[in-house]
Amino acid sequence: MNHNEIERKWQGIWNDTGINTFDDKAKGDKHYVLEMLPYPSGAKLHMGHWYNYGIADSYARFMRMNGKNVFQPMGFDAFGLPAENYAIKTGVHPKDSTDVNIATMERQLRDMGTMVDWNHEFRTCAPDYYKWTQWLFLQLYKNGLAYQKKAPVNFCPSCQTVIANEQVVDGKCERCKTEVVRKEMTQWFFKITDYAEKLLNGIDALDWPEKTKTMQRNWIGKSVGGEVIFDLVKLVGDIKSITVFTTRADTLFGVTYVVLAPEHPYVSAIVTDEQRAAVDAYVAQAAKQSEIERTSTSKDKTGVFTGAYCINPINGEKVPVYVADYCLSTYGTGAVMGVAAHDTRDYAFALKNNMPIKRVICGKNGNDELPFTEYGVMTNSGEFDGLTSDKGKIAVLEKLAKLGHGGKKTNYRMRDWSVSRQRYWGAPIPMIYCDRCGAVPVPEKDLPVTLPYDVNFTPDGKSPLARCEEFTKTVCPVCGKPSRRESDTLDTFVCSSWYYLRYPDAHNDKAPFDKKTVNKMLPVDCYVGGAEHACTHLLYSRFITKVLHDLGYLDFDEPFKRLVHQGVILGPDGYRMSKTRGNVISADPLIEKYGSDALRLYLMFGFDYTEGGPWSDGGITSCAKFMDRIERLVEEVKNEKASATDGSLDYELNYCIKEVKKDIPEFGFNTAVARLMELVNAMYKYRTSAEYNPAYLKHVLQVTVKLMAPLAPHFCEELNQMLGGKKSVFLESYPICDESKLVKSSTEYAVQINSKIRCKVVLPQGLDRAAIEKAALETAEVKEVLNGATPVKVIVIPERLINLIVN
RNA sequence: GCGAGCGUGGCGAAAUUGGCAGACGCGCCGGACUUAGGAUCCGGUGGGCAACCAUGCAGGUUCAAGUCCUGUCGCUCGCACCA
Repeated sequence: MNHNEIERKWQGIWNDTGINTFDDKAKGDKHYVLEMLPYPSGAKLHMGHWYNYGIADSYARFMRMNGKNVFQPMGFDAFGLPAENYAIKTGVHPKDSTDVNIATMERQLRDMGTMVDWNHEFRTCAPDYYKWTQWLFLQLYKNGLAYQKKAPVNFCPSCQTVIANEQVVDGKCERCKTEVVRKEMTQWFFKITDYAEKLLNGIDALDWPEKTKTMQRNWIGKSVGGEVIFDLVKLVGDIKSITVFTTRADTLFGVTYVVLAPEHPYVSAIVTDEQRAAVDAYVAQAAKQSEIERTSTSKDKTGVFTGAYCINPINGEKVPVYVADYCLSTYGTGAVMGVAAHDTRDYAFALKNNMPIKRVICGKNGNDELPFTEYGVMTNSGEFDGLTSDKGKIAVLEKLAKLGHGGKKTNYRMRDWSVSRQRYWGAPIPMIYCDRCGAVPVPEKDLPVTLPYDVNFTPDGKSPLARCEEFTKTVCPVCGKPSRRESDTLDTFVCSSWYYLRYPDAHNDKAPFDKKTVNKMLPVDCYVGGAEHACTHLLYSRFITKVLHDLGYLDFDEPFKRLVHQGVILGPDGYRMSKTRGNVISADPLIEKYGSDALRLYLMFGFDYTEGGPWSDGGITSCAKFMDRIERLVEEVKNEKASATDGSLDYELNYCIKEVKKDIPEFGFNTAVARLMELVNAMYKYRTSAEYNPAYLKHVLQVTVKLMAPLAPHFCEELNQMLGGKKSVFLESYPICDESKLVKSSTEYAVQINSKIRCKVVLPQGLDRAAIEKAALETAEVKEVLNGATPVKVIVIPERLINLIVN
């Protein structure tokens, strides 16, 4: 069989007959299968794409044959930096290179033979898509969830743009690995922090990998504690007090100082004249430090006294106020209380600055090593002595609330999502700046704000659009006076935060989606993609879905019911495939040689889907061989008249059906293929047996081909036709296991003596424990191994094993 | 540092959730058919001559442990001054 030929043949037939066109009126419950949409990079599809799209497609085809009305769309995440950087290097406009890349990738995706319904395709860089991305921005703006502020942001000097917290990895830009610097800039933010609690609470009910759920929980970083207000001894203007956040109010009596972050707005105000020079120098030095230096835990705990003092509200003690960079301006109130005895950082800082260390918590078993950071019992804490940390921290906060000096408070580690990018190749932010009216949103009727084609996009830290007069010059929609457009573009994660809503109704030009349609088609039933998006795309999408739900657009508030992460296919050397390492395995030559079905089959068979692993050349040949073995059997019996009468293989066949049907929905493709191989091996054995009946083998093959169709779609279509199938195998329903064929008359038991296997005995199936024991003890085999001994205890596991305990 | 996960033949991996460890495949060995075989088909294949020994290592629970518990080593990933 020439695989390339039959693959083209069946793709043509599927295309001509429209078999993969989604029909929402078709029978069966809708089942929305989605893979993370590809970014059209210059290169062709790589092994990771095949692993993601090929195998998820087999899942989709399986669901279809099992009666679901499957919707599997595909599109392109087409805005973004790589295309723009490529343009800067080569002079090819991002739109042009993107168009070319999409054409190539789309052709390859079609060659893969997926059941994607291309009628719903879109690209996020097209005005008819980003019009609605801009619409989404306006909805957030109108509801107070998009706002502008001047704030320190992460700036990547290489990409020449701001990036979000989620896109900073180890202090470096996740894309280009350049060290990120902090920069004060006026930026647009989405108020994802407003949804911290909802995002956290929603996690529990999701059918997602636990690890990913944990990552999101940690990212949100909920921390329940309280605030404590320390009055300043000397008032400075209207600054009366410093508020700190703590999770350990039970240690409040142990406070020996208070710390402000170097960026805290009070620092320059409260500092005394004697200390000003030292403090200014310290603050200036802290500002110069990179994110990496700044957040290194092993770093010395440095800091400077401000000269100011404040009062501990719980005991009236006067404590000094320091400025130290181990206190982060971006978390809590940007100020902390220093409890040297019960916090490792405070302990180190106190030692360095010769400050008193006051123990106020006792360990339960006399542990008196400091710092003691565990929970214990309060001591040296006045009326609170004897309370456990648990109860004490609440009691202290309640007291503070009565005193008007604090109370309970919950903080989240997550920050707002910065969405402004000073780059060209993105969706323009639909805002207008007017000298009289301020920031004014573009009226929805004027959308899209079209990205101009002719722009000099060489990066210089400012948005390239700012240099484009024809773009920026406009009139204020409110007062009609000349005004200026926002020249930043949106983070591409905004484009991909809502795309799954667009597919069902992808060409709607009246709305981003039809409300009735999305509510019927979503949430996505099974979402397949890499684990690297745990705290970016997957979190943003949940946020946007919840916002649109709260605004009344959606009935559901979680986008992805079930999530599966594929593993990573490594090079044969066990390392990640990379050009520099020279270990890249390209899919194209393999497909030319073995066909796309063989590649798919190997990707299924050779790996645990969620684990991935190193590529092996031998693996794909074994799958090609397996396919040849089936084909030879089909050739041998194709002209017979199929007959189900013989029955020799009924057990093997039905066992295979049962296992494959169990494995595929769990993405257990490796074992599903193994079961099919066992069945084929059994057919070969049957073929050489005395009772070989080709007509019966044909019947078994007809079922097998259906069973395997989702895994090797073109190949099985062809075989199905050879075996007399008149219509596409995907219009057939999936084989059903006949449980009655799995009943065997007897079971082979392993017989253990003192837990060691000594012999095997065959007994009738379905006996109860007592009968099994009795029957086993009467067999010659057991009598022999017992050698006259009498068991003092007998353990029987029905249909498995018998353990005889003798002294 | 904290958290999670993983560690099984020469290799990729299975193991009905505490019940015959190594399914299935690669590789290797042997046989058949062949002028030939890197095609195909059939058989064998954890180690050890054996009793037995084997799931990173050391203990424990159990009639029974790859699976549960404790400790330990190694690898991977995530978080990392979050008060």
